[in-house]
Amino acid sequence: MTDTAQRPTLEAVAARAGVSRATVSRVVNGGDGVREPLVERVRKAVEELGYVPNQAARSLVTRRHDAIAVVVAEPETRVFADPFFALQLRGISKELTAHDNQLVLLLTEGRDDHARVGRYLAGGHVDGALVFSLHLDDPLPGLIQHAGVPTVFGGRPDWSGDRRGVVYVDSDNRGGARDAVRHLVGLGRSRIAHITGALDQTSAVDRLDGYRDVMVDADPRLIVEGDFTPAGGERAMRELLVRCPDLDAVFAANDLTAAGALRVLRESGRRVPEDVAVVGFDDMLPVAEQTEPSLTTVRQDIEEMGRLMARLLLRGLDRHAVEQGVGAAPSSVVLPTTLVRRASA
Amino acid sequence: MTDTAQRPTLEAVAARAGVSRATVSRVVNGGDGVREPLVERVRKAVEELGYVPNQAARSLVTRRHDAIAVVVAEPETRVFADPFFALQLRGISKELTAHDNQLVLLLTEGRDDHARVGRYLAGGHVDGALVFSLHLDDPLPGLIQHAGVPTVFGGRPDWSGDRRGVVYVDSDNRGGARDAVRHLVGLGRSRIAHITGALDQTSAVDRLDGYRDVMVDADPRLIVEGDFTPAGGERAMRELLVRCPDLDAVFAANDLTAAGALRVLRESGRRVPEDVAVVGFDDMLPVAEQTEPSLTTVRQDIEEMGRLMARLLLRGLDRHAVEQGVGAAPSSVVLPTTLVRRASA
DNA sequence: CGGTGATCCGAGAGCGCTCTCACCTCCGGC
DNA sequence: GCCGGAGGTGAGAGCGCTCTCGGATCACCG
Repeated sequence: MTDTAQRPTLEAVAARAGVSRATVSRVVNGGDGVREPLVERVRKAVEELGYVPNQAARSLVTRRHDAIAVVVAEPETRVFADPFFALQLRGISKELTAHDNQLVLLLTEGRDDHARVGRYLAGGHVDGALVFSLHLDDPLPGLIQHAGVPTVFGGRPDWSGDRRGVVYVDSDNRGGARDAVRHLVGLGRSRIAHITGALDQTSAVDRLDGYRDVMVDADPRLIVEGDFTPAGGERAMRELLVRCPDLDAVFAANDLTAAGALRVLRESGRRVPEDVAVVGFDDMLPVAEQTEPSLTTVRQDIEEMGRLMARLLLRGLDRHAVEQGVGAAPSSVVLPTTLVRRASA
Repeated sequence: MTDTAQRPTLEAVAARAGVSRATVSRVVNGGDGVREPLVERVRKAVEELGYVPNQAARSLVTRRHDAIAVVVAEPETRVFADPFFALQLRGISKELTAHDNQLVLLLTEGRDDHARVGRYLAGGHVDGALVFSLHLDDPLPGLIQHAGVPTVFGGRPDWSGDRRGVVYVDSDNRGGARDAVRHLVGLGRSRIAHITGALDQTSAVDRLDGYRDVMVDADPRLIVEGDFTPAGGERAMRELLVRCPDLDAVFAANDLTAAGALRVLRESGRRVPEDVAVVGFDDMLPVAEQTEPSLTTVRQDIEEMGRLMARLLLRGLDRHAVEQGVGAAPSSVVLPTTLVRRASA
């Protein structure tokens, strides 16, 4: 824990190279319009002094920070129990570093944190924000709109406010759900149940809609609300077995739910997939591959989602910088999903 | 994606309140030494104009950023397959926001990224760094020492360089491993095998040492190298069954490894825990609770580790600011582990 | 050989803030 | 009633950088 010695400034480099500050600045920022011998001299001086630009001073005048906030609004600990979030973060990180941007992470716990985040974003510390807010009635999107920070959402936000300019990246939850259920139908199943996710999240709602698209007039008793957790899956599965003992398939809203359901099915003596076929969602590897039997599920490319979010945001910022309204504003993207067949269906 | 209007400056607030910039600055930074009526006037002006201090300008003069870098150096994707990292991050985040610090996340992929991180840290963009570098021969600790940024490590770094002032927070891997193996001994097991983690990480080495502490002259064939993954666990378990068919217990270096081992044991017809007792490490919930049977394992308080890292760093920075050498430098902390008994042993 | 661009470089003005220092109160003590 | 001091406030310098703009330099053409 030692301090760095006084760091060299532009001035110092300029002195050493025998040029003006302006010239050093030009070289440091790309070197356009400076003749080769001078460029060389400056580079050498920079090297020798170990000069690193002071970002604060630079931001002060350019009003850019080359930093993006990633806001993860998850009151539940759920995000932390699965690699979903980490993978997305990784995609984001890759894309941001490729464009020399820093990643400022804001995790919020509970409602009171929202104000803090809003203040931070409004404070102009970052050039833009990537926000994960998958809950209905989340105040965050509103706060952000108010803060006036360019933003891309992860997952379709539920939002009653002004929808103009709202950009998001999402998986095709509805389509994926349809594929899952159609697969079960294709296996000859007809009493197909659905354990939903937490219905305060758009992804859960969309997956339910996808299920309904295929099971047009499904027995309503075949639908039970879960909460994306294994425990919820167990509870829901138990209820289903009571309600509809004749069911022959289950589409669970995610893999953790499916894992819980599988356990209850096993306890009840049903064979999977012979008696009851099971399909999950997410393809959360450590879970989907570990279940008994291994889980047929719907895969989404999570890392790509993250990367895409970052790309969209940065592109938007560029456009922003060049001139407002040049070219089309970036628009939302919905990524396709694929069914991964394993043993459970 | 709209721009904020021109943001108000200190100057503007000062004008509105009819005071000088200096006074506004004083009020904004705590208001000491300013008389009440003035404080009130300034507060009102701040409110009305929606003034938010420009962090860049402030940093430029104070040389503080109120930002901490979190460096996650993990060439493998392993970190992302478990909630370990996310939990730690959460602990860190809580502690940092409690002290009004931002969290800048730096994820590195592969060796080339190290230079980038080193440059960033040396660039004085952050006040300190929290670094996860659990690999032997990692160049990162050296780079960081060189960058001269106050740093706390997550997990004991393996480091041949100057150890002075190296602060880390770690779990008691060795002690936890001892507890696990002792537990197995207590169950009357004597042919206790160990599937190690990736031995290029200090945690794996420490856990192996703990195993050896108890199994003083263990049959060397009972130790097989794994890599912290389920696949590695399967492979190692298969080998163990060939080498030592008489084994009656397995201590796996982590829960994922244990999950793989469990599967192979089941395939081979061994009953767990009757024939072979199994203990894992980490208490990675979605894994440990989902296995068949549920896993007895060693729990570490991961979130607390994160929080502690942040606290140690911030404390160090304070001391730094006040005056070098006042009070004891923060020193490393090793957190205790606890054995969680479930069904597998 | 003078004129005319084009090109390259430097001087200097800020960006918005903090912080030192001088000044200006206003109080109490002699 | 005057003076010393404490406490409150403002003026102004400066943090390290970018960027505009004017001046110097050079090539090239008529």
